[in-house]
Amino acid sequence: MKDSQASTIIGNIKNTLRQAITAAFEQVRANDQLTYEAMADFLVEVPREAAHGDFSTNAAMMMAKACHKPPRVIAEIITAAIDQKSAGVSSIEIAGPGFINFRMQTDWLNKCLTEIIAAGENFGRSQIGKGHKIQVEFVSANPTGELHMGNARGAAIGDSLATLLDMAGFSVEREFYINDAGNQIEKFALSLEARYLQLLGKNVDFPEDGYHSNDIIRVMEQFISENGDKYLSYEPEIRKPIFAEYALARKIADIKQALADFGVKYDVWFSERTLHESGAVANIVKYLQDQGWVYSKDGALWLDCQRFGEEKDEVLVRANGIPTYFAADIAYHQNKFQRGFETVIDIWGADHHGHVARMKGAMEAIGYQSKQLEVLLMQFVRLYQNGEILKMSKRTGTYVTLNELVEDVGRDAARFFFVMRSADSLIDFDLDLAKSQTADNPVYYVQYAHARICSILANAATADLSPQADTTKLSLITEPSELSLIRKLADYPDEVIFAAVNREPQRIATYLQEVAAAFHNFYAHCRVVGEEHDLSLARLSLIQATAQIIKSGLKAIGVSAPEKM
RNA sequence: GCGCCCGUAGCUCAGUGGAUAGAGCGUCGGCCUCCGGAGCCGAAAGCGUAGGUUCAAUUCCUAUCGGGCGUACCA
Repeated sequence: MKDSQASTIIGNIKNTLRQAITAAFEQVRANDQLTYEAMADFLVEVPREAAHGDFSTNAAMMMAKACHKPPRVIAEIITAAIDQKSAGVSSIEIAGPGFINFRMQTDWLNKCLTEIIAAGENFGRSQIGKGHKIQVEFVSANPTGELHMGNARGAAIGDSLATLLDMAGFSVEREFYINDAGNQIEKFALSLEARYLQLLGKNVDFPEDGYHSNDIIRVMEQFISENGDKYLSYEPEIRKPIFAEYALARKIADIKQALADFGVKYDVWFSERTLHESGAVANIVKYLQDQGWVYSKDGALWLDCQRFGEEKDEVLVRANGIPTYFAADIAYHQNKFQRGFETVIDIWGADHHGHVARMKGAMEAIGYQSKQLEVLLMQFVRLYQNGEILKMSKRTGTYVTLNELVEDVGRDAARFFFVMRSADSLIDFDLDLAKSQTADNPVYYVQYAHARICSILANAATADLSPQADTTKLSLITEPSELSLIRKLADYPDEVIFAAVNREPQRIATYLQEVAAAFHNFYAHCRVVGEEHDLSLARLSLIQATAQIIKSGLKAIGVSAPEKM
C-alpha cells in the first residue's frame, strides 16, 4: 500500500525523494560504482523518531542483495550521488543498519500547517478511491430480536469504515440486509402465535426453539390492543403471516431507531424476501444448474463446492423445496454486483467464518472475481460482570442490548471503544468498568484536547487575537513540541487512506490519541495567549489546525467533538 | 480430528519486514502565583515456545502449546 498516498506536501516530498534516490542509483550504475539488475521496492517514510530526520529510506538495505554489497556501503555511494539541492534536502546521514535519513530545508513543516488550514474540513479527504463504487454491508441482524453488543461492534466498525472509504474518495453505500425470509421467520411466527394465544388466556406450549425474549411479548400485547382477539378463530397458516408481518415491521423500526441513536444511518435496507419473490433465488439456482455446478442427492440440490477447493458441498435447495440461506445469499450478492458495486465488503461475526470461502467460491461460479467480495470477520465481544463471563443468549433472552449500552456507557465512549480495537481481536468488555469509570475511556482524552483548544480559542477571541492566513508568521513555530504536533497533523490524509484501504478503522482511533498526546505535550510546553503577538497568532493557527483534525477524525468514527466537557 | 482468528507490560489492547516495541488502567515518584489537572514529566514491567526465510522477524513460513469460533437440508 505504499503507493497509496495523498497529494499533500508530505506526499510530494516523498515522491521527490523517491525520484532523487532512483536517479542516484541509475547514475552510480552508469558509473559502474554499483551493479544491479533491477531496482527493488523501497520505502520513503517519515521516521517514528524525530532524531532520525524528517524523512528516511530503506533503499540501501533493500538493494543490498541486488548489489552484492553491505547496506551501509551502498548508502555511502548513493548519498554521494543524490542531488540534494534540487530535492530540497539540507543534510543526509546514514544510520543504523543502513537507513538514509534526510533533513529538509527549513519551513517545510510550516508549509504543511498552511496547507492544513487552507484545506480546512477537506484536509484528510483524497481521491485514492477514484470514485469506485463500494458497498459496506454490516450488522444485518435478524429482525427477530434486539441488537446486542456484537451488533454494536459491527455497527461501529462498519459505519466508520464506510466514512473512511468515502473520505478516501470511494463512492460508498451502507446497507443493512434484512433476513425477513426463511426458517427463522417461520420460528418467529410460531413464537408470536404462541404468545398471542397465551396472552389471550390459552394454555399452549411455547416452541422449544422459539424466540423467548420478552420484547416479542410486548409486540403481541400491542397487536392485541390494536386488533383484539379475532385471530383466535383463524387458521394458523392464515394468521401466522399476519403476526409476522406486524412484528417484523415493528422490530425493524426498533432496529433502525437503535442504530440511528448510535449514529448509524444506512443508504439501503435490503429485504431478503424480495429476492425470493422476484425469482432471483430460483434463477441463480437454475443458472448454477445450467452451468453444471449442481447435483441432486437425498432429494436436495447441492452446490459442488469441492470444485473450488472446499472440503464439502453445500445444500442450495432442501429436500422440502425451500432454498437455503446460502442460495439466497448467492442471489443477494449477485444483486449487489448487478447494482454496479465493484467491491462489496461484508462485516460478519466470527461464527460465520465457515461461510466465507464458499461464498467467495460461489462468486466465481456466477462469474465474478472472489476478491470482489471482501469479508471482514470480527471476533466476539465477551461480556464480564462481577468478574464473571456473562453468556449472551437470545434463547433465554439474556443479553445486553445496544440501547442499554448507549444508555449506560454513552454513544461516544461505546463507539470509540469498539472502533479502537481491531476487528479480529476478541474483546473482553467489563460492564462494571464501562459503567463506573467511563472517564477512563481514551475517547475523553481525545475529546478533552478538543475542548481545551476551544477554550483557548475563546480566550484568544477576548484577547482580540485573530490570525490571518496570509500574514501569520508561521516561521515563529520552532519548539520541538510544536514541530512534532505539526508532523502528526500532516500525517492525517495518509492515515485515513491507510485505514480505508486496509479496512482498519482502528488506526484512526489510535491516530487521534497520538494527536491528542502531541497537543497535550505542546500545551504543557507552550502558551498560546499571552505570548508576543505574532507568536500567539502562529500558535493560534497551530491549535486551530489541531482542533480541525481532531474534529474530523472523531467524526469519521462517529464520535462527537464537544467544545466543553 | 480438520478449518479460521487470536496469544505483546499485572489487566485491557495498539503496533504497514526495519533503528530504543507503544497507549490506557493499575503501581511508584515528580509538576498548577500561568490559556481547562479529564492534563504533563519520569520509573518499574512485555512480543507463549521451538525452528526456518531475510542484511533485518512482534510482523512472513513450519511445528508446538494455550484461548475463541466453526465444522447442519441453522443463519
